[in-house]
Amino acid sequence: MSAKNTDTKQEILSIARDLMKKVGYNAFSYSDISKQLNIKNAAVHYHYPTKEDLLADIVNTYIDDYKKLDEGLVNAPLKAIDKLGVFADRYAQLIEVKSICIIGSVASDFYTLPPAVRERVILLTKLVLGMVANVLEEGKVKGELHFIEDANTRALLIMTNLAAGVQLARITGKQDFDHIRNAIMLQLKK
Amino acid sequence: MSAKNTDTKQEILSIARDLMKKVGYNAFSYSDISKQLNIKNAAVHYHYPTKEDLLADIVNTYIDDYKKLDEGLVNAPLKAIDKLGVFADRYAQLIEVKSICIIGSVASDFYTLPPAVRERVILLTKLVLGMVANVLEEGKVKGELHFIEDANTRALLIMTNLAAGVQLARITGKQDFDHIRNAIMLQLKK
DNA sequence: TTTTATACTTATTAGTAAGTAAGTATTATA
DNA sequence: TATAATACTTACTTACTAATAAGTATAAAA
Repeated sequence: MSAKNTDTKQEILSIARDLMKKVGYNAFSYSDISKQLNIKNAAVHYHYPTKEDLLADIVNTYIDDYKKLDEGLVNAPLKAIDKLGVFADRYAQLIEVKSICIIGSVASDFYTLPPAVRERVILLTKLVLGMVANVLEEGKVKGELHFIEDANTRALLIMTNLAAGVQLARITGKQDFDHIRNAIMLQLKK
Repeated sequence: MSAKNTDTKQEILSIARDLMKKVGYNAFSYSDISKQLNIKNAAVHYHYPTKEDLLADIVNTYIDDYKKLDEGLVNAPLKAIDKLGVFADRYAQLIEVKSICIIGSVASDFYTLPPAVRERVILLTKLVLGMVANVLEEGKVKGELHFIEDANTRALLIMTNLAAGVQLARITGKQDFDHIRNAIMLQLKK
């Protein structure tokens, strides 16, 4: 059983994930990470030879995170509206730490990203949209949620409300996000 | 009457506006601009001493643009739904040129922007939200549009749908934006 | 106990960023 | 016609970027 020290790599990843959501791919550097960890620049390159390697790992961890969230929600003893509440809460929490969602972050920088990473971003985005659509469809079938569009379209509407909602909150304040969140929930109940 | 040559300055501004929407503030440089115009780097600095000066002018031109659009829409002999159509079309056109809206662009980079510019961004954003809210309110009063939320909240929902819609279109394709656009319009008519 | 892998540091490189100082050609003005 | 403003270019500086090569300390494996 190897006692390999993966702490530093995990911390690099964690800091990089935060920076991605706070300032975006083109606005952070390896030295931003190394300074926070009191290590040298080259130590970051030891764990992630190139910035593309780091970005790929960041996106992959979000794919893992959302797969876990998806599984968690499928099995959770919650009504559809509350599952959406869990999802919306994740966005609300982003605002507290001055962040936007990862999909909004990579979308803004999309054409400056390495093509290999773009493919993973597409996968991540479809995963999240699919997850929301599944919850919506489930809620509609059970008569818990009410909307006229098909579930995929409604998922697009909700995703864009939340993603741009946290972006807008940076500019006009958190209460605008709260209004958006409340409106989404109210529409689905009526 | 001075025949001052302002062509270069206008072209710099135009290219910079495009770059802002295509790659964002932190992903373009003065050399990206100077190369497109076949001038030297320092010539760009002649017209805009610092990148902050350039950014401020970019944001200010968008404020002007939206003020003009607002005035145009107020006086236009159009139904509220068609005024919103004009607004939504502007977003659809962004996708054709691989761009996102300026508000989404600056929101992503918000905490890396000079504070003075942030204030202008706040103004720009409130201007656009107010414009949409006015059209919505007018349509509601005239019985042309139907929605339960107050006009400001509905404006937030529509703005976020469109802003994140063009971002999402980069990742999953334009048809997702079209679905969003159609859904927004359908909701307001029913 | 020697060897090897791990996890770094030190030191450096090549490239690019924003920004500036000084010079030049052209045009407008006095 | 001399002067001054405009719109640049040339040449440069400072700072930062990602990335790499070579060295070092530590710990695990043979």
